[in-house]
Amino acid sequence: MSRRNTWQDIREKVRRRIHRRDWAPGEMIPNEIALAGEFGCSRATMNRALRSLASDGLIDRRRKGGTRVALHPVRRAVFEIPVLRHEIEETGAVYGYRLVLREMAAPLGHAAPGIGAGAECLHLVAVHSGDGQPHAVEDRWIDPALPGLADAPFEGVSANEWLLEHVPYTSGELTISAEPADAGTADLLGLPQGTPLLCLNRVTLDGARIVTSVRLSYRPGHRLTTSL
Amino acid sequence: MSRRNTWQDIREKVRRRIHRRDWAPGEMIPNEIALAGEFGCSRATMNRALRSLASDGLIDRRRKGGTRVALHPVRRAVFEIPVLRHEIEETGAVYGYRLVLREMAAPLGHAAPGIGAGAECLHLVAVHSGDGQPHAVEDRWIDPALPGLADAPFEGVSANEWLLEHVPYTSGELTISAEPADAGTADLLGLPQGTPLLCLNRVTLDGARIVTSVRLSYRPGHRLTTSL
DNA sequence: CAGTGGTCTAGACCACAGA
DNA sequence: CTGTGGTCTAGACCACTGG
Repeated sequence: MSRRNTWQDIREKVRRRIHRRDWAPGEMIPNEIALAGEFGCSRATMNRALRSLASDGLIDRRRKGGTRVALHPVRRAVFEIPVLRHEIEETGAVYGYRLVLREMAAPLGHAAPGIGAGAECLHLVAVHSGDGQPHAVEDRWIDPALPGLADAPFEGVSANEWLLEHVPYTSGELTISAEPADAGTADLLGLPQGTPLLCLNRVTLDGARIVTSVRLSYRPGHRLTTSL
Repeated sequence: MSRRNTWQDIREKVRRRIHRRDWAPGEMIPNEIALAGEFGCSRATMNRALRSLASDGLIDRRRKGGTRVALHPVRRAVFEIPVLRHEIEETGAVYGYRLVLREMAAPLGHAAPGIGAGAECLHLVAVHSGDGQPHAVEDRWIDPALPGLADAPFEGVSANEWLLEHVPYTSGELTISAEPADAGTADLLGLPQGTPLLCLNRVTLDGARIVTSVRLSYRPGHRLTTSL
């Protein structure tokens, strides 16, 4: 024997039961203590196994309400969003970064930094490239009140990387969509206007304050992949 | 006081230290026992907090090698991919499903079910709609050897839901991309050909065998969103 | 080999929400 | 009120891997 029951073993046993329909969808399954006894492990181990299944969306758990097999298993997909430079360098290409625009302006969209709608923000547009081929266009708005912003050398270093290093982590939102390339983006990527682009929009908050908002438009053919 | 130190509290304290650069990127941080003492919690709690940070990609952990602040924090984004019917019904709209095509044919793409490249598969095309408005086009290939497939009433029930209920646990791969609407899809969605669409491609495996491969093309404006 | 993280156990208290 | 899951603790053993 390699070891006693690990929580992964227990989890797979439970998973098999669910897929074998020993417990039907929507049906309540025994509580942790009972299952722990049945599987011959401690309640802590049972708990860990069940929490893992719950985070996979396979079961629903509620205090006092017990644990039920999920009626509608929600698939959760985890994507890794690497820093662009690393994403490019991993393909073996030489990374390039070119700042195209740096200005102070009032953001057009609503999901932009600053307090008032009319407040001016730092606006950056840059191109990330691999082996000279444009890979993605970064269109970013930054709260001008950010401390240390004046020292930021956005010419040579991606704003993304500078912010990652200097802005404390808070919360944010990430949105993925397909958009037609606008005139500026199309030009920077060397594409016809209207070309379908995968766009990744990230809003970063520090508390309730929007610190930065960025839209990455990837060149055609770019994909996000994950295993299920 | 509400309670003692929870692992979430501990995790946030550690997170703050990292962002405050008390520990620089790449630097090793004290081991679990030392930290547990410092934060006044048990090693188990410390472990849970650190494991959580590791799964967020903020730190790297290795047995014997210790724990280090990640050089390149990888952002992980978790998206929930609900069943289309629920996605639509949650907006308050009336869900509609219409099967457009059902045939046996040899898949064109390589990521398709069956063994040989030339094997014939069940090919389905369907439209999911909300309040009569097309929401997404489902283009699916299914391994014809799937048990019970003959009984599947794909006319009224989405293949997605039938498969979820009848195909045992599977692994797979999910890819997101932006594609121009092809002629058929554009027609079904009532759009001009070439319109940028968010496409979600899922290949489902049972062991090493491809069971089904599906491409969902969402109507323009559809977004995937997650909090960070 | 030895230090570090990974996990298990047994017992305990707590928070939440269903009855 | 009461049952269920969520979590904490203290102690232990184990697995991996760097030195």
